[in-house]
Amino acid sequence: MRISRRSKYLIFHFKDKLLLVHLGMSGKFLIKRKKNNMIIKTSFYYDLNILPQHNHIHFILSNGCTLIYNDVRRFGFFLIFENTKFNKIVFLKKLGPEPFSNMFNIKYFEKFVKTRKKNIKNLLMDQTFVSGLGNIYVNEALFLSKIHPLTQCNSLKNKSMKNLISNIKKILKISINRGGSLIKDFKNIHGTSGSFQGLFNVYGRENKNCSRISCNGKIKKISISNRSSFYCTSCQY
DNA sequence: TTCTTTGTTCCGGA
DNA sequence: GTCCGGAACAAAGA
Repeated sequence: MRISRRSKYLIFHFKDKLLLVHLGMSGKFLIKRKKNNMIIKTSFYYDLNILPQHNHIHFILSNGCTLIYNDVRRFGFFLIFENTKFNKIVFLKKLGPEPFSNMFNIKYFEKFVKTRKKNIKNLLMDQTFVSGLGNIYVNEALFLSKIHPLTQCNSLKNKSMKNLISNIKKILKISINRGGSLIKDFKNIHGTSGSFQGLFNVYGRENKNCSRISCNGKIKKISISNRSSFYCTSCQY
């Protein structure tokens, strides 16, 4: 059995089925190991604030281990497909390119944007345009690129688009290298919270000073399509 | 009690 | 028909 990833989905490849898992905002997998029939109380599972009342699914594995799905908010979901042909699953086909792929380039951006009037914030959140970006990373990428979140996407200059593409890749790389972002109950595979959190330039910084040196602006919070958006009133336009 | 958090889906309006 | 944005939904904690 092989496990892969596409966008924000984990894919378990079984012999004649595919299992798609989305962890939502707080879903996590835990492993309980057994040795000589004794449960090994690894620090990972037992010492962290992972509450057993949020264990929802137990997978008993053939090697005696138990794989537990734990999710405080229960926004995660599981989908089973009888078809193992990856490219026949409509659900996956409609996802846009991965942000790190070569397909996600300036040509693609320009072509997609040409006939659309969305604001740039919603465009980046749209998983059919680029798949894998969430609210935090979109906020941060727009800040780095000095783009106001409500800018109409087809009004962006070529240079801005290029800059934005590069900043999206940059912000994701930084975060992944540091073990994920995170808010509140997120835990990475080591059971820790990830340290990208302390690196936010705009997200969650309402009314604070702009973190850009040489900018005296303040961070403002607005709601765009029911999602919090933070931007600097001075350097994002 | 109300608000917030997430990605996705649905629906009305343009 | 297509595009857009807002509302709704899931659950729980503050």
